[in-house]
Amino acid sequence: MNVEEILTQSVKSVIAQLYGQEVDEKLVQLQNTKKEFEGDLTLVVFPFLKISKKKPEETASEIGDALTKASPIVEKFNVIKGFLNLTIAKNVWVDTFNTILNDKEFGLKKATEDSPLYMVEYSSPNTNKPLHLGHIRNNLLGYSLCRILEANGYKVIKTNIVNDRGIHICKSMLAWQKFGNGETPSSTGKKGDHLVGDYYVKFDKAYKEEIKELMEKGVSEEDAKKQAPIMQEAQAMLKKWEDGDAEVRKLWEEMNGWVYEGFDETYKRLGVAFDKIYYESTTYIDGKNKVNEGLEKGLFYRREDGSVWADLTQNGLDEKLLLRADGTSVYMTQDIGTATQRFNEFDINKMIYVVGNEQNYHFQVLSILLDRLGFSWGKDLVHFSYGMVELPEGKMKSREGTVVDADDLMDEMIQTAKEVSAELGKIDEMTDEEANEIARICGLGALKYFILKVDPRKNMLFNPKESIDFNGNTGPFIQYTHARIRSVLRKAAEQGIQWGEQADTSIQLSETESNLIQYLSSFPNVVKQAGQEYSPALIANYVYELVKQYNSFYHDFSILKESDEAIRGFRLLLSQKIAEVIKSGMGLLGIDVPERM
RNA sequence: GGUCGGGUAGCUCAGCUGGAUAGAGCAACAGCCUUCUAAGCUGUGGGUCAAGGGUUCGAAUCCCUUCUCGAUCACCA
Repeated sequence: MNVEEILTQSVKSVIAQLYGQEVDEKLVQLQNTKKEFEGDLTLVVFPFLKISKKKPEETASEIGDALTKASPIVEKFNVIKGFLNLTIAKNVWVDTFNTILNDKEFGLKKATEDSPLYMVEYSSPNTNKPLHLGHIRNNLLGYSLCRILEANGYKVIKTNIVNDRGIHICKSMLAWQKFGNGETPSSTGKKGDHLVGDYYVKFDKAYKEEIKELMEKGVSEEDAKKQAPIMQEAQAMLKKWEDGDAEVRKLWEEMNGWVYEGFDETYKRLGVAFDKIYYESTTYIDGKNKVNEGLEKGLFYRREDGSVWADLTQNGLDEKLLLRADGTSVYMTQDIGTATQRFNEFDINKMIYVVGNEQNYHFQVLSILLDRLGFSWGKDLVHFSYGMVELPEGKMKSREGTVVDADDLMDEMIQTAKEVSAELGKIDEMTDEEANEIARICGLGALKYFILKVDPRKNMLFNPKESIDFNGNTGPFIQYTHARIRSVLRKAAEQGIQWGEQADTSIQLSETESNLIQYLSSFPNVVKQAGQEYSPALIANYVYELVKQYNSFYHDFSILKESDEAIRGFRLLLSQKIAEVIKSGMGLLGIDVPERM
């Protein structure tokens, strides 16, 4: 039990004793005492006024009196209005700290055989263009969420569904056939996903020209879009693909292969990974079968033209198309198919889809459909819905070229990190290799933290002209504190200082130190809450606050120069543990921390 | 128009399961490096928490209305 839990029990029994009534735990509101008041924890007494039938101040004093007598951990108290500020005995904080020290996996739970299995789908790229900043947000959120769920003791399968078929893929393929002259990633030295993306853009350019020409001949815009020869060719190609045309399939496999190589590189650099990858080109068939199965069971209905629909009016929604009149699948069919494959392969307890908020409606429908089809986790599937990344000019649009490319952005961040290091004179004594590695860690740290610290629901703004900061509430700030602590610990070891594994319980802690322990002790709760709310931002904010408090301590107190050995030992242990928590906290965000920088 | 999500300092964001005088960072200004890493620390200024009403001892937080921004409501994926 931590201090807060012990205190909650004490408060309950004291109130029962004073006023002869059991109170619900929820009414015992303990919060950290605000800086401007004396004390560690504050009990809000307003909820007890009905029972005590006395004024707030009086009630608070009574409870405070009784608590100091009843609980050995409460040293003293003061009352301000309805707030009872409790000062916890300093030795309690040392004990708390020693307990934390003993816990090698502090705040992180391990999965057991019986742990629920969570499957998290994220990334979900199309194979016709490279990844951009929007995907970065998706990947970072998805990966971090997996880490957080693992830290909460769940079994987690990280999964990706690749949208590897469809008209958009045919557009790139066709443009490559027409204008490519046999270019390949190895012949051009270009990353495969970028090469394919270039042809997607070329298709669009050619398509627009054709539309323009047709319109000049007097064709309406709507008709021109349909009649444009290149579009008709793309559609013909899609038909061939569906029919299994050997030549088209071969080209498709080759070009997708290029893209996968490119994606793998980007994923690796971003530091994300998957346990299982699904491909739409195989799942859509299962989707069709599943829909037909549902049709036979009378869950869906067929219209006169042959198309298959789900009636969702009883759920307050519309009707939804599941199969076209020609029998081909739509987006929803594919997601049903993917779910089928997953369901057959894994014993899933919870399915989480990390997908942008533009698809809220889609997942609302998917949940109902999966539930109807008998997927146990369908009803409670989680759509981890996040907002768009916007540029100052507005939304990013691939076809208009207003996208921030993932690879470019990472390059820039790492480059900037290197420049910052150089300016600060940090890399003078480093090998090139080490300097590059630190630039990589810090550049990516800045990017990841920038994205993960904000509430996923919100749209966020990214201004490419103002580069992401390296000072203040940023990744490098946190990384720096870690590096600094590690440096102190290295110095201590060099000087032959031994600091043991436990803090001496006889030492007198300062307010700053006990506050640090108090804040440190809340890490497991933050991890738990982040898991319940699916919120990497909570972790980011916690680590930032911890680091800020530590920096202030670091500035005001000597560690190595402290003459009292017991206190010096404690400060070294405290620093060490905080470095560990920084590392595991940042680890939950998928951010590395360097030993020096 | 229906549904969903936003609106907090000049800018980017915390806080939202109701609690004390609404917090950080950036930007601006003023200090702190012969002492453990100054990517740091300390301070100053900056707010009608979109507006109005309600519930409550207490509202940025909950409820209602309005304004506003965005997403979505495809035989695109």
